[in-house]
Amino acid sequence: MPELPEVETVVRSLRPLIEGRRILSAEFDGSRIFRGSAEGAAAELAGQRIEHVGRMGKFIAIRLDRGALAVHLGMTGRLLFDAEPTKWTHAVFTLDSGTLLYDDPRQFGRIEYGPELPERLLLLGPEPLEVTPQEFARRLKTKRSPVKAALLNQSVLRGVGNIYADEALFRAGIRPDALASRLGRERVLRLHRAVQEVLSEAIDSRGSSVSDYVDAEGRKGGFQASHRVYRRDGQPCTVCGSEIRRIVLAQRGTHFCARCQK
DNA sequence: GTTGTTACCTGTACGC
DNA sequence: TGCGTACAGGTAACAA
Repeated sequence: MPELPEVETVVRSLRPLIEGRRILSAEFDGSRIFRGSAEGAAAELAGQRIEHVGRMGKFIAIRLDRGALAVHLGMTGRLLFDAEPTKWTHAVFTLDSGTLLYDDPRQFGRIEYGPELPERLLLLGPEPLEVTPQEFARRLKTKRSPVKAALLNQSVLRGVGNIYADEALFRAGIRPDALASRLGRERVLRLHRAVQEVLSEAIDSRGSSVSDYVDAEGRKGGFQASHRVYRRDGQPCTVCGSEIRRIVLAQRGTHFCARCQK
């Protein structure tokens, strides 16, 4: 499931392959992946040059010379360069050199096209790797929800998903069901540091391949081997040896060590 | 205004 | 072997 480190890895692998290329044609199937008029978008996309490939939280932001594409990989979305189409290929961008495919079995992903990036992307919270401890603390202070729900809330912080929320809370020694607004200053600072650490390490490992995530060239990530709590329920805690527990919080499987996390 | 819940999706794992 | 069922979870829409 692509979160910030996985999307960042896709963007980094995509950038040298497609930046500067021109879109010759774009085709979309009739699935729910594409928002808006696929035919209109395909007509407008033809002939445009790809100026820049960037990331906003979990969104891939592709700036063109006369418009912008926003791609969200959802749970199982893949942007693949020069790959063979599958029965789950929902979009094909033929470039002047190479082909870009969008594959997505579960169809939780989205592709949007417009003259600018969608406005709601601009309303997302700050980038976790750039947010200051003060701003992070201010945002958590206003949330009367469990801290894990606050971390998953993209208007609080953009890019953290289920894996890295669990891993960051473990590193910070904070229970996922602790109330965000009640966290003391020291704990908030620890969490801020933990979020940045775990995301940076995951980017260095090219993301986590838990189910089927791969980058634009089909390569898996390696950070799943470094998970300390995520999907390790029943196994011993790497720090204290007690059993990692699993609960459901914010409708998500949530993994933590009851002894290390208070 | 804020928080919580549900629908959308299908491949995979598991039990019988 | 084959079938049914639970589970995975990001976002949007809706309910409380």
